[in-house]
Amino acid sequence: MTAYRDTYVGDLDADAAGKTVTIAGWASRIRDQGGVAFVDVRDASGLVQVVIAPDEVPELADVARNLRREYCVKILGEVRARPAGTENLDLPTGAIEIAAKTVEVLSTSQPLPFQLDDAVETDELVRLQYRYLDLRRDRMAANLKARSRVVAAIHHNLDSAGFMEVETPTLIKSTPEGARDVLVPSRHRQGHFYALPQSPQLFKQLLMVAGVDRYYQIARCYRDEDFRADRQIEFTQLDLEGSFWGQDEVLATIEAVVSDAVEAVRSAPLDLPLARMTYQDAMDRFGSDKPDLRFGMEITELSEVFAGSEFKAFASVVEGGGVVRAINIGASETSRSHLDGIIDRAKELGAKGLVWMVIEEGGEVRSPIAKFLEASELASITIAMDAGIGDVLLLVADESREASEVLGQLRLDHGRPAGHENLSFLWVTDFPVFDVTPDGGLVPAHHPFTSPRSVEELRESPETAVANAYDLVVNGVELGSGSVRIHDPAVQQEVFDILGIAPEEAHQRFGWFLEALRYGTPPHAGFAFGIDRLVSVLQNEPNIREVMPFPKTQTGLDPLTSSPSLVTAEQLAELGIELHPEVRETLEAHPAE
RNA sequence: GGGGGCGUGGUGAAGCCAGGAGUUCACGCCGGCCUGUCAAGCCGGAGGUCGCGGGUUCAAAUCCCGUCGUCCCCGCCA
Repeated sequence: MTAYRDTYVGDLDADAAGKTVTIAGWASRIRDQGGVAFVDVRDASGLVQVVIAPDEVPELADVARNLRREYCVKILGEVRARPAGTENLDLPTGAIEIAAKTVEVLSTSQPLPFQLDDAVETDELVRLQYRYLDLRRDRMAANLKARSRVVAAIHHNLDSAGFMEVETPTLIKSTPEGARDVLVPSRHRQGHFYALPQSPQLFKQLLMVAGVDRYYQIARCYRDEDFRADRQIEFTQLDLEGSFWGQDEVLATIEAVVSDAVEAVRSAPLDLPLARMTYQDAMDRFGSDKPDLRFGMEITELSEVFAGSEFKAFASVVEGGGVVRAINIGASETSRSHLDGIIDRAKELGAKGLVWMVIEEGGEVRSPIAKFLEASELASITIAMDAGIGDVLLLVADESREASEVLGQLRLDHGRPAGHENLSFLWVTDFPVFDVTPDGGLVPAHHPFTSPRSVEELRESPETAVANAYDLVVNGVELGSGSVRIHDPAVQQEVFDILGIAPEEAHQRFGWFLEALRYGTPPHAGFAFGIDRLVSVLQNEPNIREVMPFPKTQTGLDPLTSSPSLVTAEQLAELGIELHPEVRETLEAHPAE
């Protein structure tokens, strides 16, 4: 095939016996028996055992002694069946071995900073510092491969379905809405800044105006918010939009794409169509707009039981328009300290308090508030909660939204399966236009180009108005969201107005976009989902860094290249930028950082 | 912005609560032995400013304060 090899080791099996091959790869492990020696050679396709036998090839006598792990080698030899009894069933190529005739070291390796096998976990900072070595490990190589397959499946599906891939700019206009922008200073226009896109949202809508009809892009996106296991400053989305479309077309398209992507990694497609649930239903039953449906533990309404009870703390909440709700987390630890820990967690989540109940042997209810409740009230609770002996119930009294969200999180704390062996996809539909803040204020739940189900509804009762917006969820992970867009400039203007964006302000920020809508904009709708999140779930990884080749740490550092870094005074001067004195002082105090 | 975990030879961990000589274990590394191993085995060896700074103490990896880094979570993420 090339001057370096004619065979990938992963292609070798019993049928290859007798062939003379040339392979190239890395010496993964060397087992020197004093005479005969075995070298596991790894290439991108797999691993094969090479035998170095001095009694057969005398000139190789010292070769094994001078080999070290991760030396890059080229080996010519004959494939042969392993002697009976020495086959390795754990290895795909374990039926055969390569008897080396020549061994050429293409490149030596220093001792590694960490081991590439899974014998010991390695600190992630060290892994990232030597990411090029980390990526040689089976786990990471498999993740890269899975990611490539997912992306290939997406391209194949959408290309076949008539979508056009269009690139949009990555140096764009900053808009203050949403996440913090990553800014890039302009040299030609000092004091002016580009932003890196949080998503290609407005450009893809312009493409609809442009008549592209069906657009998609595997797009890099940037959001300068704090890092999490599922969030990095830069990440990748499948971005997609179609003209003369509504929600049904978007969902069907995304379902087909995701199913193909899943099949590419998990070998089986999804059962379509995927389950759907309204936002209201998800919040009421699971206390989350991204419920994990792999387990039950649904939220139960107990307001009626407490409305007239002697436990005044709860009764008064109900009287004041609040609710009492609970989950049954099943048989679990019932020690006082553990239950107190749950109370602390509930407070961290914003609950005013939490009451636990334990169903004891014999059906007695142990709880700090048991003495305030009638036997009939306790019975109502255990029946409503379907509580059996040993079960632990967690009760929260609060405003409806707060109570549900706290219980939703506690539900995850106590019920969520580890990992992602099974996949439970779900559409959440009918999102509200606004989120209501604790003090009663309204903040847009989506970008302001999302079409409301009805403009009249939006105008008359904005707090309950429903948007044509939908999210895709898998195992409690929000993969992405989309909506039917506004295509009528008059509606767009009105929505800006209701969202509290003044006409002049809207014109200043989005005038160019409103102008575009005035030229025969087709009805359109779309979606975007995170490739990193999807692949991390499919690969059963705990965070998206494991499926990104070169991710950053929680403080935005790339330990491999040490970016971000200082730049020269000249570079700053060209941009008309000067560091703030406080920043300079800090830098002088810590010159190494 | 806040809460929590972690930081000990190249890697991973134990030691810390209850202060007493850089102690231990596994892997790796170097050398020797070994002709069918496959996480090879056996023998020997090297390798550490216990993240950094300060404090308490006769004495600090261990206790206290600060700081840096990292991971998880809350906030934030239209």
